[in-house]
Amino acid sequence: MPRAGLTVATVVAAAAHLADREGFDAVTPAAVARTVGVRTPSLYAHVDGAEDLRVGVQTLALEEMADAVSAAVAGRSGRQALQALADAYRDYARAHPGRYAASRRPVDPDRTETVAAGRRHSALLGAVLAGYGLDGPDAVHAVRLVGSTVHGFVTLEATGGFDHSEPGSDLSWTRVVDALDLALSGWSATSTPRGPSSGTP
Amino acid sequence: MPRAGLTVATVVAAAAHLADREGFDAVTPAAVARTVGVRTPSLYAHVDGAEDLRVGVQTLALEEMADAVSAAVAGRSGRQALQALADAYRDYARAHPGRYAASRRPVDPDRTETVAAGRRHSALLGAVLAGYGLDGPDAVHAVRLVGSTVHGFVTLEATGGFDHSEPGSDLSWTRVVDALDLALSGWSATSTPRGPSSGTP
DNA sequence: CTCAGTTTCCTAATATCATTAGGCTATCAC
DNA sequence: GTGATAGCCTAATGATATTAGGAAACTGAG
Repeated sequence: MPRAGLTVATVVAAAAHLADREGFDAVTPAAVARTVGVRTPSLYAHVDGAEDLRVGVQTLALEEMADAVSAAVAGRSGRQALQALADAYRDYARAHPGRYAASRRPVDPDRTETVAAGRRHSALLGAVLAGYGLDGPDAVHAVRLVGSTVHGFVTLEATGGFDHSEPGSDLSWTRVVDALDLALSGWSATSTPRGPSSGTP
Repeated sequence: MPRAGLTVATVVAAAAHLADREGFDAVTPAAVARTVGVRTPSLYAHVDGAEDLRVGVQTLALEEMADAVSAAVAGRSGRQALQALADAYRDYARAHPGRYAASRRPVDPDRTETVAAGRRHSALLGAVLAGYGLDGPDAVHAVRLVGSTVHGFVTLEATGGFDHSEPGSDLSWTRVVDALDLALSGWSATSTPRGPSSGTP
């Protein structure tokens, strides 16, 4: 009997495709085994079980997204960088809805690979915000604002939260990024309110 | 053998408690049956199956949240109303993480009850935004911005996205609501850019 | 080329779940 | 009381996750 020639990467890739095609909840050992043409128990030579399979897809998605975002923001700064970053996330979610859903799960702190991939995202966002002159605690708040808004919008859009009503979500998206740009531009003004004559004590 | 005296409401309430205690994924017919002291097939007299059970929790959560938000924004307007609305969502998510997770699922358009509960939220948010002088397409964009940001933040916070690093998320939360208030206050300025002399054509 | 070792894949077995079918009985309308 | 209804049960089916153990395909040393 010829071997299927599976590897961890093959299996996780198959799981990722399945997630995009039928939803992340469809990623089960049985379903993945079917798509790669193997009996369910055979998967356990490559993956540790259902949870491990899902974490694999999550990690793959986080790494692919980090790559995409990294390429998108390269050579840009300020508003251009923000737009590129936000678009990269949105584009990825639309191209790979199942993987994107996987990336939104809580990160298991014991999975160093997943944690590392997650950190890449914070770092990328932090770098973009540095272009707005933000650092220190302000930067942390700003990272949370942008992360919440971008992922909140993308998730809502992906799960059909904006039913095909007018106006289209493309328009809303530019308005949302506009609003973020505005908030970031005026950030220090709102954080350290000081009158015209009262400098830092 | 005495009867357990279950009703649809009892079963869904038990499922909701279970969701908050062990996570929404733990809401299964078998697990709920255990908590109410009944054999699994007996649940099918009250609910239609696993999916129906989950939709029940989702609908309950949407209704409870709409009640909470409605009470919170009553008698307030503008920034006060926005803060009250956002806090109501955040407080609910922290008090009932499993139910909140349930509320974030895509709404099945065939479930009229769930759809109706969902509409209450849009309506509440729309009413708050009316206090900022927003209506028409602008209001739709603004609803999407606020919805994305609030739910994005609350979800990230609930799923441990902001690991216990400094500064605390409470601080970030006020900054986020600040940013939203700012964006909404200046909304029409960014949407309909017109010079001092150029009126609507 | 041969052969031992490792790895991949298999079948078999166990436990849990969701779901349906059919029977018994508590409870309620009369 | 007496039916009728509805709530609960056991039994049965089919699917899943997971473990155990065996056989065959690759690998590399001699």
